[in-house]
Amino acid sequence: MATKIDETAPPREPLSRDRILRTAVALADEGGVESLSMRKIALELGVVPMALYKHVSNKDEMLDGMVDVVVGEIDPPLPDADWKTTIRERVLSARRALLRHPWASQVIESRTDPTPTVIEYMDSMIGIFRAGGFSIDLTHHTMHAMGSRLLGFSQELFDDTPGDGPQVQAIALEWMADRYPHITEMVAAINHDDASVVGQGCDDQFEFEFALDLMLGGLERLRTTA
Amino acid sequence: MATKIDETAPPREPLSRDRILRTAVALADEGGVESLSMRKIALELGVVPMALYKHVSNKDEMLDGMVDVVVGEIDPPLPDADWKTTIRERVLSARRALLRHPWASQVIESRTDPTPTVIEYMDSMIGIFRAGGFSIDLTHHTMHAMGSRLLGFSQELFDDTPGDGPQVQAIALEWMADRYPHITEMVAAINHDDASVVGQGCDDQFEFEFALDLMLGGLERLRTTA
DNA sequence: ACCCTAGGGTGTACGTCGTACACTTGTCAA
DNA sequence: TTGACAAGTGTACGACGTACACCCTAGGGT
Repeated sequence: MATKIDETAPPREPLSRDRILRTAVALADEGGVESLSMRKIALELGVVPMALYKHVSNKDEMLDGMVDVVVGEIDPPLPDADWKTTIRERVLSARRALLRHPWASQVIESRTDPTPTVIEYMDSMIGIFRAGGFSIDLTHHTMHAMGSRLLGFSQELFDDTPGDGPQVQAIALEWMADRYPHITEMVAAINHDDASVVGQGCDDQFEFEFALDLMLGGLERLRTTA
Repeated sequence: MATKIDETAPPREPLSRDRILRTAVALADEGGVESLSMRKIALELGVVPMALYKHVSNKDEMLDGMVDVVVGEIDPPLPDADWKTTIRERVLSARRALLRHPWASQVIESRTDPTPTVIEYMDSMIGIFRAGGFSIDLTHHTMHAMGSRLLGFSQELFDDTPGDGPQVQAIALEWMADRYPHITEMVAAINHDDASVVGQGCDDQFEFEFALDLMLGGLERLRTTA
């Protein structure tokens, strides 16, 4: 009797590292990393904060786990394709994963050393280049050159999509035009280009692929000449 | 008499936004951003934490100011040079600034919107491309493609320099060799290449310039064909 | 000579964070 | 039955960013 479970109470499925990571990822997806805390994760799981530490050694290790979840969503390499399309498709898949979890790029960049999952991903990418006929040295340089783009990073420095309403923008434009003439010219051209009524800025997907193909094209030339 | 300053006491030069930013940068240089706090900056300045808020509205705005300090260290563009070497030298100058302040790349990436200083830098870079004969569209794509590399980012995904002692490394190598065969092969090649006795990894400067020139070369081709 | 004002520095206090540490509880093997 | 081990709890501490009320002093108008 003493050990009998109260069947009316919800069973409250047990904690696990996996369940913690999944809810952490979900919370970050909707609220951003900067507002993610151990206490909120615990609250979401209906548990006291310290309970998490039975499954995760600290917050840093939890962030590592969250990165692993995202990297785990990247598709495996296509079989039977040349190196260029294999890399291309994989990187685009990585980018899709990163767009699903906008906090991830920042977290990945903040990690000090990579998890085994990330290392394995890199190893797999190196293998694709090698199988495609890249020398060891060229492969090495390639890994450095592509850097975090291999994980789908867009790493923009600035955001050209105009965010404010048209009237605010009009006032700002006139003020900006002489201070930043080149930027002004460029965003004007971008907004003029697209066919939609309200200029919503540039096509991020196109820009990402442009950069990716610029690198892949350059690498292809190096590979054949060397 | 009552208004006379006690000349024996140290004058304690007054606080200013600039002085705060400079000590913040210095503290970050030696201790990293993650250990930088308002309280420590105040302590360093011999002042109570809240005093900072008379010159800086909050920590985020202070990080913006620190970024501006770093970006302000980038050399102005060379006069009388073609676009390619102008961009190249400027990016390498940016990289030198970033190497001087290793925390900066992470902070720059964490900012939500750029400061006027950063915007002005980007405007200047756009101007160089335009003057070099790039169409507006190609310039736009270029800015996206080069992304944070324009600010000297190396943005490595992984660090191939072996950090542990040789015996630890030897044990790890054997264990790694079948789990990550391609990485193992690559770091072996890197360590074999360099002439020094103890393999200290690859030449980061070379790798950065390789990536930079890969992009610039690809862009040059696009510019002339388009 | 007086006061007034405004800006710069202070002191205290609040809410939030990560997490150490000691505890209870629930489960199963022997 | 016991006893050990894993899982979850409760309390507590120190660090953080910063709101708010305060003081102190220099300078200017009267």
